[in-house]
Amino acid sequence: MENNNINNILTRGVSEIIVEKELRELLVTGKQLRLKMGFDPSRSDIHLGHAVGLRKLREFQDIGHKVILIVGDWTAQIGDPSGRSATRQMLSADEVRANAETYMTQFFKIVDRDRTQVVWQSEWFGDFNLANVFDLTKRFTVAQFLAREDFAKRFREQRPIAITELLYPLLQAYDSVAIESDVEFGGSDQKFNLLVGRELQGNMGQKPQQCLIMPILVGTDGVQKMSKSLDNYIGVAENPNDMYGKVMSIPDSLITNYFELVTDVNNEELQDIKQSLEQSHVNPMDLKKKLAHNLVSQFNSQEIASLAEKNFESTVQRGETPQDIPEYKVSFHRDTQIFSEVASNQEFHLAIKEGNSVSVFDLFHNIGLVESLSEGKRLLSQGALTVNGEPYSSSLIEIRESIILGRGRRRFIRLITQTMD
RNA sequence: GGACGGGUGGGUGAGUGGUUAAUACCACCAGACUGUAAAUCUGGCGCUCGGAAGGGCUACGUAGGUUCGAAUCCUACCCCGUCCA
Repeated sequence: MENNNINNILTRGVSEIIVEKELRELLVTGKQLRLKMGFDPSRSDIHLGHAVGLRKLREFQDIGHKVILIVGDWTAQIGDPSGRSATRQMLSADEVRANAETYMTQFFKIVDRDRTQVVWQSEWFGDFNLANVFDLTKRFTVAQFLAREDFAKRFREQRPIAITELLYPLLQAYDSVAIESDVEFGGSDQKFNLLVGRELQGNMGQKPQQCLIMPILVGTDGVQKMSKSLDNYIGVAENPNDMYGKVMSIPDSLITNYFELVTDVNNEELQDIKQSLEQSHVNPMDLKKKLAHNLVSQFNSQEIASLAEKNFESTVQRGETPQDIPEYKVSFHRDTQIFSEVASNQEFHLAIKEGNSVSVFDLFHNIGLVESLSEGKRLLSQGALTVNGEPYSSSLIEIRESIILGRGRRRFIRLITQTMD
């Protein structure tokens, strides 16, 4: 039974283990392993792509091991070159702290806080000097680093590689030494970094860590890896309705994959899902609803998941106007004939045109449903602007009472009128 | 330090004096269809004035200049890449 469990932990949602034999041996010694996990406080939101790894950490915690969470306050300043290059601006200490806070709140939705120790990179890099840097850099060669796909590709394509970027894997590797990591977790795009850690540890007289490499979760676009900058992500702290909706928008081809990597459905069930999809025994939409429900309840609760499902059925499947629309309070001054926002800090004034009407474009623009007057005009001519659910086509609108303004199918604002003086 | 090539709209990438608000593709925003899937079709995609026709303004690394007119020519500067040292 115990063995079975370990087998499952080491296979499901795992793409490669280096070195599997050694890791298995470690696991049967009964020693509490130190599981390394690091994050850059340059980003603070955790999405399902990260969840794949965090869930794996949790599984290890559940059999008694301990997570060492490293706040990468130094590496954040370089930026992980994995993937693509980017100009990286320095973050202030306050921003770093705030990001770390947010991150951890989300992190502990998945990982067990009681079996986690949080450390900051500055604890060891804080008083690093040039001699330490030399000591680190002399252990590796340029050729080793150019072997890495990211670098090799950029080098081949004659695109820039900053020297600090070469330092990134080294710093991450040194983290392993600093915390005496037993196992490091990462997506397959992290393989190189994990291996450098392994090598450095061996080099500096420690037992090299084991590397547990997981597949990369594909984003909602169905093509690229899930990432915030590609805007194809599903955040674990997202509004439940949005989360549910985003899950529903993933391509059918990803359904099994998501069930496997980010839910607890057991292996038999997983097989069933796979089969019924292949044999078209089921409408993929129904499976996706199940998936969406599962995910929303994982990060919220059953009840909230059911509400999100109801919301989805009503607003998307039946096209009804949603209930929880952002509200915008306006007051109508009869004497001066202007509208102005009173609830928030923003204030706007709309000129009264003919009768008691104001320009639809001005109105939509001021409440933020369209980005410019030009865009408003375009959308209006395409029938995308709605008032109380009906397409609107006039360029003037008279507001007597509270109404719901819509832009497209998903963006609404409730205008609440308050009559003053 | 030298030689050469390059910097265009969110991305890739055309364009070498007016017909260029700037080809094409991707992304994106809407509409149709629909299962917020895939595929497909349609419209749109700088700001602004106008009901529209049409007009104005801003934009092709930065700053100047030549010209009736510049993304396109000239000068300086900044940035990037390759090669030589």
